[in-house]
Amino acid sequence: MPKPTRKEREFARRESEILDAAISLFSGPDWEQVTVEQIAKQAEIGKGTVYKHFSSKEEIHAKVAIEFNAQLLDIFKNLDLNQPVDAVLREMIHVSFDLFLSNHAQARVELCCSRLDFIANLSPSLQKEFSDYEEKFDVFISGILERGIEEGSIPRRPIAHLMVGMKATFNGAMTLIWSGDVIESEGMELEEMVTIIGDYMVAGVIGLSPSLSNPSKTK
Amino acid sequence: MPKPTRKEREFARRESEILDAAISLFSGPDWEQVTVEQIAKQAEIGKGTVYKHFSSKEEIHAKVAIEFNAQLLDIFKNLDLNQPVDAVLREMIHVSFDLFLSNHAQARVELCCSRLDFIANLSPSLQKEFSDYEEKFDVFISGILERGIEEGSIPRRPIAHLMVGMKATFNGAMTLIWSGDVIESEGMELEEMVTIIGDYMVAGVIGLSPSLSNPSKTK
DNA sequence: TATATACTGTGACCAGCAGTCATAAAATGA
DNA sequence: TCATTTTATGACTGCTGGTCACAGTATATA
Repeated sequence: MPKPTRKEREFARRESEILDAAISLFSGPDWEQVTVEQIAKQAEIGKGTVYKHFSSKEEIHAKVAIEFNAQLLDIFKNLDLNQPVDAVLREMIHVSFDLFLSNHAQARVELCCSRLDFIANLSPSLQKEFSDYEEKFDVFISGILERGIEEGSIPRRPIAHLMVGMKATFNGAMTLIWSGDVIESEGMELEEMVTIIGDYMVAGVIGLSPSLSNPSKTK
Repeated sequence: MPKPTRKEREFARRESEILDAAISLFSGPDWEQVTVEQIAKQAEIGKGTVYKHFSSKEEIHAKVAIEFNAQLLDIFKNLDLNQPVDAVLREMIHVSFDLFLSNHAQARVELCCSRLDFIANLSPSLQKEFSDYEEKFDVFISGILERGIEEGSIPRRPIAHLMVGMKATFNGAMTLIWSGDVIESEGMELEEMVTIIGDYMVAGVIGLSPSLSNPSKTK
């Protein structure tokens, strides 16, 4: 029953054309000030047409972010899980950095759109798309960590406790990289930075003592 | 020669009144959409007067951020450094979280303003204020880490390598907290979160092997 | 083919905000 | 008291996000 009429296909193509136009404009340093009219012009359509596809400028941002999440999840799914857990984590971190760095524009938008106050202003269906991806990433990483716990290479702690630090570090590191802080001022190479952060994250998770600083308040 | 005329004092007072008004408005969830007119009204002055003190809305943001940095640095200076290095780090992390959490509005603005693309659009003098604080924080933390290296509790690595992870984690963690991600969805208490992140950061730094994954590429 | 109907694209238009500036008001001082 | 400088102001400008009435086009019907 999903018979994609030619019209429907064209309509869908338009949509991705708009997104492509948007992404190409978001690549610049002032991506936050890109106007809807600029996007329309880049996509060679009228401004009003943009609003036939997206109810607001923020929805364009959101769609870009979601598309990026889809890419990242896809890459995760293709990871080789038949390795020691710490190697899997390192590889996961590595491919994430690779994607974030090679897809500058989308990744930056994604990071910006993952703020709750941004998501809260979206339509319920878009909100759901975000939380779905969030859920999927959580499930995926949880699986890895749980195996680590069973095998004894990861301390036995609530999964959320193990994950929160890694999430924080990864997002924070991307922000640092994009802000130009790291590369320019510290004279550190990107590749080097990625390795260091990877080591640090793995060390942080593995180094969490199972019950030292937080005796058993696992209420 | 710094003879603060009554006029000059009043002018300075005005400025801090504007900042106070701004901060009180920035406390809401939509702080990014607070208008200059709202700030002016809150400060009980005309909109034009605001521009006698700040050349743009972003400059207000910047000043709020800088004031916050001053507070944080001040707190750092009062830390008790006569403890084991890891305890100092933990305390530093703890007081940072405390300040960031108790001064919600300013901290959020600060984090937002530390992006390079934001700073790049400021006046040179403001840019300098930012980099000065950056420098001061770096010097302070470097001192602690260097002592740790000498004492053997911190692996001997370039200071920048040790610091970058902590910076990333801290900023990322604050973003996570503010985004509501942590508290609401994972059922984790704030205090708990702070402890976990602190443990993770210290473990991450200490757990970096001196020369394992990055043999001696310290070119 | 001719006409009716639905759908799509459009840019003129509106509302709201950042930032300016001519002018009013107040302070200073002679 | 009046002249001069300094300060405060909000009406105004320009720009941008978002709307909408209408034009143009495809599809359906007779």
